[in-house]
Amino acid sequence: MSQTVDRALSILPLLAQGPADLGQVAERLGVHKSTALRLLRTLHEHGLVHRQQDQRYRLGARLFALAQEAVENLDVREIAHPYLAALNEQIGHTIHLAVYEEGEVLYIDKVESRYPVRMYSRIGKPVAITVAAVAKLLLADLPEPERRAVAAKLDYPPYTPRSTPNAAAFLKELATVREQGWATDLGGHEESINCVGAPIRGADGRVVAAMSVSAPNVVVTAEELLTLLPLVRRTADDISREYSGTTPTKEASA
Amino acid sequence: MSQTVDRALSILPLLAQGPADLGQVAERLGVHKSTALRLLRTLHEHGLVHRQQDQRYRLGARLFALAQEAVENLDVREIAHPYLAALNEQIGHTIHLAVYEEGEVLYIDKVESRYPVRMYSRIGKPVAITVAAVAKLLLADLPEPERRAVAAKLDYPPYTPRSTPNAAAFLKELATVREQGWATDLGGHEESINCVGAPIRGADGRVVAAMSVSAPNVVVTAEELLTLLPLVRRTADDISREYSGTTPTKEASA
DNA sequence: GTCCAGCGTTGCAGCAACTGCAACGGTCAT
DNA sequence: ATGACCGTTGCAGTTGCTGCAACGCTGGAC
Repeated sequence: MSQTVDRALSILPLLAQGPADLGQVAERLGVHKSTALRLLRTLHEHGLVHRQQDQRYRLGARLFALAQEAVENLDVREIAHPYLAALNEQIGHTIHLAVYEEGEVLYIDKVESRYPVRMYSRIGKPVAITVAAVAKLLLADLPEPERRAVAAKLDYPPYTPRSTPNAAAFLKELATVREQGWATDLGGHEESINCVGAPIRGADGRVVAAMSVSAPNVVVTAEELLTLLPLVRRTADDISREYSGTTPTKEASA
Repeated sequence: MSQTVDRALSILPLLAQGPADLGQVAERLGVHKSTALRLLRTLHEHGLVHRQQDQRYRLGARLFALAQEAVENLDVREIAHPYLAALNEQIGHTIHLAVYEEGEVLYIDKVESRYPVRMYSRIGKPVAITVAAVAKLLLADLPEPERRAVAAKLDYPPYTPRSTPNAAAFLKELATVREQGWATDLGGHEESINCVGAPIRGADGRVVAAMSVSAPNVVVTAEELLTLLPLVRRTADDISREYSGTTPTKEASA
């Protein structure tokens, strides 16, 4: 929409392919050298472009700083909440959002069920890490050594007969979860409660958070809950898209 | 130099601090709303800016992709990483790699005590330039006039009582560092954290990057950390050798 | 040592593109 | 239902961007 800015920004992906000198930039932009020079100078002043000793231009380090700062100020919870609320509006069950931090999995958001029966959980409270669907999702994406280290250090309390019994079983479960891209907890924490969950990913593809839908047996059976899985996964993907800043331009978003 | 582009680029650091709506952007830019809108639209078309559901703007995925590509073009990082990982394996502490660019010192790689972290963790963050060991190493090697200019322009925040107090002290410290070929930060940034660092040099002998090992007092004392210095220097020298020996660059374009 | 070629840089005249205004339509809260 | 607010649009004025042409510098050829 703005010609000048449009041209200037077109320089960035061009330089991303490798360093280029003024003439090359001008040619590939289809503008006069002096025009390219002025654009490059402006980019340079903002640190987005760096000039190396041989006078060629390449992408500048401030790009890192910007990306870094942006990520630090990104709040998954804030972005996810409207989606969670909408999903809750649609299906009615309790919805959780959790993150992994320093060997723990913590709930950071929760939208209560509309039904009278509620499960006990609290925002900020550590999750039952060996059984919860969100915990499986988050741990499944850890780098292999850390995943093993965490799994080895955990206790495996037998909340119910279906609870994860030990580290070996847990790691196997994590492999399955990583493979299929979703997770469940079918009565592993409390006999009568089932959950299905899906991961939320950042721009680099890493799992930054996980969400789950929980419902007691008396309201929906495990099979019925599983029919919600596509919806849950789609919601998680929507959140991922929003979180990572992927722009769905020109594409009909399903 | 180019007003339009200058304004457009000024939006980026503004949005890095957090999402903002059209009115806020226009106000902080000092332009009319319609002008800000056109700039934001252009940034949006290039994917640098993302519009979230509440219509506010934040930085977009393309920026992260560009930052990623830019960091991959820094071949020091690729060469150094295996060495950093190996050293981390051996001594366990956190290891940083940093470069100097345009008056700033930036971390471009980091190996955590426990596991390797990719781009979006801490990397890209500007270093506490007046106290960090890597910053001293990089600035110590600048040509004299530039070194003085940079030192004069810096702030000298008193993070701790041991922080570098002013430009004169800083320049003196840089002279020492240049002389001895290594640097430390003993509680100058955070009371309980010490670092030792060494320079990585290119074929021409100039410092192209710097690495450091950091550890909290509670784990190792400053004296113990200093016993690692020969190891750190040897690693840095190994990296320097490989970096200056290979020289695969400069021919990669077209 | 001289000349030529190539590149980055600068000042300027012309005008294309950007700016800001004012008015419109939508949403939300009162 | 009403009003306030925000994003959006079309337009006239003119700002500031564009491309030209000329200059200085560097490096290579002879």
